Amino acid sequence: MTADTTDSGEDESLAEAFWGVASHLRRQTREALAPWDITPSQSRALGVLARHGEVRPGTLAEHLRIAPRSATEVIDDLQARGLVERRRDPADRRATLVALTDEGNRVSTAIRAARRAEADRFFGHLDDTDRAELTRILRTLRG
Amino acid sequence: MTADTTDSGEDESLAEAFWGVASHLRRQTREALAPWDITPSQSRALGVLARHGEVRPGTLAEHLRIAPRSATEVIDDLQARGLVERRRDPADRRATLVALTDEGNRVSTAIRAARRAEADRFFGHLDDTDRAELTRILRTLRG
DNA sequence: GGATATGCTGAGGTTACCTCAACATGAGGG
DNA sequence: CCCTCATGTTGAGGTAACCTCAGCATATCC
Repeated sequence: MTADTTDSGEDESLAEAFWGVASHLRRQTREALAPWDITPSQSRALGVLARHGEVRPGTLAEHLRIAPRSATEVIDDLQARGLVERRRDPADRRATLVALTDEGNRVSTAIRAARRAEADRFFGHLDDTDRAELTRILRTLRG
Repeated sequence: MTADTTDSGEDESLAEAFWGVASHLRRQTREALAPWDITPSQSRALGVLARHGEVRPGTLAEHLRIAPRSATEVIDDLQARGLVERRRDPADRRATLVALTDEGNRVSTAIRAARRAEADRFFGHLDDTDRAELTRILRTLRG
């Protein structure tokens, strides 16, 4: 019976093709993250912290494009896992600074590597020329 | 300060670029759907119904890749808006058939057109050659 | 030094999913 | 024919990741 028709469209427009690839990539990325049992949001937060060092919850929220209150939650989760810690901001006693713990640093590095490996594998199906083309076209699309 | 750094990565790998474009496209699509105040899931369901005619909730769930129970919910919502109706399946009295109402048909057609227009606009920033290239590359990526 | 803005978080809501179990019906075997 | 087992849908209730709004502490500015 009809088997594999997983519907994302039929006329195979560019948009459909794009989303097809997107969902492939998303699935693979999710699987690559599985060993750490970490949500995409958490992993993005770790990335921000790895790149920016200690930041305030509000700043983190901006980077993640979520409400400040929601950042608090992500931080709570990461803190519960011992991956980040909260410090007082010496410059403003209302504020808090969030920073990676040593463990957080290790995990964040490992995740980054895994993610990159996964992406390389994914886009590795293309030859160098096509990768360059794709990069260029995507850049154009983003305006 | 720091303004616009909305973080999706820094080293601009292909994956980052890809997701950048994806989020652009998603936002535009969402906006295109706004006039109908319909969720992406609901719009996908309408699409399936437009394409397949009447289907059972379970079948719809497969197409949408969600649990059967969740399809029930989507159907409930669409039914509440008068866009679909439930009929008894004459072939199996356990089952139900879901079909678009006239209004559902109108809306579904309108949405399809709007979505396509939006996508055309989005990918219209590319010339014909690039669109063909992109199509080919995406097809390769999906394997 | 008092009004007003800012930073974080508690309380509680929403959305879009999920699982599990109940219930009705269908289908095959003895 | 009856009994067991599979199937289709849905009620009940749960969860994850968001949200808004209000409250409190602190900062800033007139």
